[in-house]
Amino acid sequence: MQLDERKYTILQAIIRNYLETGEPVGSRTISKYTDLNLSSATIRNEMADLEELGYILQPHTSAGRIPSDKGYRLYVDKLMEEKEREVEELKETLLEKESKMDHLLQKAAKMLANSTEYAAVVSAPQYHRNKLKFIQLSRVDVNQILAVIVVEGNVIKNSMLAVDEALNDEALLKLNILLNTHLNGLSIDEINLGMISAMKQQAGIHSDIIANVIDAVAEAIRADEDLEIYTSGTKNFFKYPELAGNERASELITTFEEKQVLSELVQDNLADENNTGIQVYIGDETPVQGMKDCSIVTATYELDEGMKGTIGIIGPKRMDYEKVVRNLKLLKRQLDDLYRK
Amino acid sequence: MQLDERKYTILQAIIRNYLETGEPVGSRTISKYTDLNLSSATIRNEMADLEELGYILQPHTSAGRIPSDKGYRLYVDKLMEEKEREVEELKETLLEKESKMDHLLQKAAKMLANSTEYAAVVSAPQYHRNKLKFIQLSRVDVNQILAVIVVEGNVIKNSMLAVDEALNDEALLKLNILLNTHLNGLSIDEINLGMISAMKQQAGIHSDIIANVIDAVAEAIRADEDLEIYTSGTKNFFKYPELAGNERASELITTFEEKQVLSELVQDNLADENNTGIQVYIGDETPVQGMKDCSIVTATYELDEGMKGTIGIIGPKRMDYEKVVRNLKLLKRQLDDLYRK
DNA sequence: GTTAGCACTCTAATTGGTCGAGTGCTAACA
DNA sequence: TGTTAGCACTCGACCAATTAGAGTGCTAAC
Repeated sequence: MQLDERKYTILQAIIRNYLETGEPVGSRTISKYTDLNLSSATIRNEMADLEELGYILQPHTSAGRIPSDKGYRLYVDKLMEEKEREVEELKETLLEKESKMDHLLQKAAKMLANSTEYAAVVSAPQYHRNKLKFIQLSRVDVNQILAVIVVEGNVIKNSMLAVDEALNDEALLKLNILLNTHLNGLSIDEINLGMISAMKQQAGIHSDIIANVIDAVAEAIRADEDLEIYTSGTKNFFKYPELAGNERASELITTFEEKQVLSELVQDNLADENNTGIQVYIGDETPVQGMKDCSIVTATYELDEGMKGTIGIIGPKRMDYEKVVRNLKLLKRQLDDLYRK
Repeated sequence: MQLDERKYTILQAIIRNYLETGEPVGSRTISKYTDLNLSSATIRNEMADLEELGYILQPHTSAGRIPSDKGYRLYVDKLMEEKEREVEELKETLLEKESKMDHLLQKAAKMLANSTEYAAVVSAPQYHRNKLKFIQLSRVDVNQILAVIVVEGNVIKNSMLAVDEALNDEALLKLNILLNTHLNGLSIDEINLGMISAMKQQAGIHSDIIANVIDAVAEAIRADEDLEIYTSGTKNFFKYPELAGNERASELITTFEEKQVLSELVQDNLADENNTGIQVYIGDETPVQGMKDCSIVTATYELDEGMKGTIGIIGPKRMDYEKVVRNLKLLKRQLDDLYRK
């Protein structure tokens, strides 16, 4: 059996209706809803076919039909129309570069959650090809030295080092020169043990400090290991009865609280190289455990060359995909533009 | 009417029982539960008195009694016994100083939530009497300067400054000396406009840089304005039917997500100077909006001289206060000791 | 191919009845 | 005077039966 034009129309009508109401849709509703001018009986026949093909389901014998995951998938891929209507959502702009990145991203998540009425997640951009840009040791105290390490992309890492030995300004200057001449411009792969021991030798009695600094450098470069993730709109889960049950809600909220679980999403999203911009996961397709009853829509933004992050929405499978995609695209554009003016 | 010894005993028995079961307690239960050897009829008379005095409530005519806020308060103040039994909770220790403070505190919150089975909140320590310790400007790039500002307590703030003018090493060194000689050791109140303009004058053509650095300094010193708060165990709200209702849970979770609302708690806790260590808020007493149906127990910890933070537990009014207090004290001690060995 | 009609199914909501826990009150007892 | 036994009463929880309504599948007719 094939999907003809009419079946498409009917499936679309069923899904549209279900997205709005959240109730199973009956044949009579569709008979009136569409302009096909077909009786409910005919629709019933078509519905039986659509069910056989796996696009819709019947929760119980005497109920209407609801879309299956396969049905949603078809809808998202083929049937969904992106209305180019004037958007009223997200009209409040991310006013300006917030002084702190974390504030900016937290605010972005909040906006997304507010305008879509689903839960939102935003990941901080991940830096790739991290190279060392600059190292500076300064004396803060008699026995404390501050190491400042700047990595490509202007990620800054500070580290306090305790020193036992007396260390005069001259020695400190020498160490600074030593470190910068050897390490600047190098990536983590390029800093090898030979280089380190050479530096230690040149540093003489201060080789301990070199070792400590190297540790701090290593940590700074692999700083992206703990990916920062911001969430907002947890309460929106409660707006959709299919997610608001106690066990279900508890599971969702735990997943959302343990933000690191969401990093799967980010990985998945960033891995997809020929990414058209928007990714949709429906039900079981989700890479995140414990969100099998949800749909997730994500997009990638790029703050600066190579600094890519993910924004996403998590909601019920019957989410308003058009609205969500629209909002994600809008926010993505705002973030993309932010540092590129 | 006064509370005599017997009424105390009965009230205590009622509350104990209610804490365990969460069900209204009837007179017959108490008659058997206590070793007073009184019939249920006598208990009923006493209960009527206790109700008249406002210590217990009757949810409906033919149900047992539950403690009122006033009853809980009496219990916490007078009737609760701190058992010095061997504690099995919190036995897993905060292994070591985590490299990052935020990890440490997040972990502390998680431990607290896990061992108590309530929701936990931990605030980062607030620094008081912040004085400037050290400033360092370094050239990172042709047109970028990095300002590193170290404040008493070794809080470090980085700020990237764009510079238009050519700035040679010598000029940079002079600026560094200028800044450090003027500002080191000063608190925010001591840095006045006269001092700033004097420095600007001495900086000559580089006065813009001074202005930028001053801004960064100001921001670093009042960094405690956005108080960092860590939470864990949101899902525990679902374990207690009286909090798990959809509207109630939604409200609680929103409050918990908007962490800043919880700062009221921290303020309240730190403000109390002659704080014996533990503070208990029951029901309406809470300083946090939207948690009127909960009880909150907080404690203050002190990582280092003057670096005070708050740890707390939020749960149903019928929480196990003894266990909560025990766990808070334990964690408090662990945090107190952490940097004091 | 489409439609009207009908019997059938299943859920949700309503109703009525029973059970049991718990109370308040009274009268009797020590 | 304090304590207790007894009893009538209240109220929620639970269960079963009933009803109403929505929706289906199938058949026969157009």
